[in-house]
Amino acid sequence: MSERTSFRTIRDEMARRIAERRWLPGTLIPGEETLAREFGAARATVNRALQELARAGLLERRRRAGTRVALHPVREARFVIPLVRQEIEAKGAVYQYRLLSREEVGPPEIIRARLGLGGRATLINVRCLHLADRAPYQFEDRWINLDAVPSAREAEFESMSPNEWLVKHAPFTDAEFTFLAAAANADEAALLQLSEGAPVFVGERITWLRGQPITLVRMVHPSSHRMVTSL
Amino acid sequence: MSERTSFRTIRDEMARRIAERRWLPGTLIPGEETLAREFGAARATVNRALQELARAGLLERRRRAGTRVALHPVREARFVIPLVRQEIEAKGAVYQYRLLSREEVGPPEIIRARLGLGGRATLINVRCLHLADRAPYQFEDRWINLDAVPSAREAEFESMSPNEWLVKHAPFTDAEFTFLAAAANADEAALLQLSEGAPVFVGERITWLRGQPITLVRMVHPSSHRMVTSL
DNA sequence: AAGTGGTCTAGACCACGCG
DNA sequence: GCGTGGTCTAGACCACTTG
Repeated sequence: MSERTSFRTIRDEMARRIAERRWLPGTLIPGEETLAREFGAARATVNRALQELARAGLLERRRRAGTRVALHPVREARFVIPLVRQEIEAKGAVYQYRLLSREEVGPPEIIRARLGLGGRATLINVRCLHLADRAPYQFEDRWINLDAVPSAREAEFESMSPNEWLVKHAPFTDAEFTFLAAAANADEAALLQLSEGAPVFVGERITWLRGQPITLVRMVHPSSHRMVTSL
Repeated sequence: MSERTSFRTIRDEMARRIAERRWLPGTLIPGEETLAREFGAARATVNRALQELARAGLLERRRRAGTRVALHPVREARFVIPLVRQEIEAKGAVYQYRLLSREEVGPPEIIRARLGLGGRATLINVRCLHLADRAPYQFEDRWINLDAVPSAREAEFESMSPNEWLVKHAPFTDAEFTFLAAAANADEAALLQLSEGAPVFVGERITWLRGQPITLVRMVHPSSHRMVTSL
């Protein structure tokens, strides 16, 4: 209501100038000081607006060089990564969890390499299934680094999924996500009630606690799965 | 070097307290005023650190109620969405573009519905291929709303891809992305040199200019494609 | 060397939402 | 109502780059 000069107002006005091509791609826009005077706001306020637009990819800013309208709006998309359980319950479906196997094994070469672990590392492999309204929703194949999370040796994962257990017991500081399409192998096909070779949507996540790898998880969905965002 | 009290320092210290479980999930943490005194910083500085952690999903903040450590770190991932050309050139590969077809057609029901358009809307359909080092990289199937971008009627798209043309001529304010896995149809399989039914990674994007739909594009990649982010 | 963005401070007022 | 976060201001100094 009060329409006080807000960083939102300023941000949106500048976005409009870019959208309406009053500020053309590649050109320099006025400096913060000038804009602050124009909008009748403090420089810090203008700065906040400019920073948001820069993070959105609409502007490129460099010290001394000034701020210019991005030539190619390399925009970013933000995806929310919830727990499977929440994802399913948010759809209004009934969530179920089924443990398939839990083994303490010597690390396969590929997994070791992905996690950057030496040969003596011990890992737990947990395979499980998440269901929505009794239909298979996600097959989870997870590796947990026992050196990083020794208490995982005592966890059974029979009623609580490794995902939720880890949230409670093993904090992380860094994560990397990968998304890809693949063909279901025999195992995955059977579990997800697909035919072998059917396309599946795969998400992989590795998490670290200050450089030490915690867990690697592969999450396999039927191809009906969609990951949506709006910017 | 100078290790002045920076919002980064404060942010990282607070992230550490959460990771090390000195601040437990679900509990209230001290107020901004208190933290500012503790860190010897201004409240605005602490505020910025707290806001970043909240946006990352580690904290939940509510007026009057205070700030608490999130129970379920519903974290978000940010993906950069570049132009295909940039994506390919960033890999050090040679980019090539090939126009397959360009038709002004009455809108198919499905496309109209996706864009929320009435029956009289006219669209251009452009199909093209993006290659990296002479190998098919992405098949693009695009619909452009001529009511929103009338000048597209004159565009040939023979040497410039619709993507780049639109960047230059049709600004947008909103976008929605969807990612999914699918089986290649005969068309896609032939173009991407895959066998029919092979899994493909599909990205779809719709863009609007202040509510008016501009374009809908379907981008199909071979299953070797990976979309990676780190948080 | 100088100009531009990056950040910090101290103080202030506002707005939301719990009690 | 009132305490907490949300934002704004005015001023200052710093850091990075480019000419």
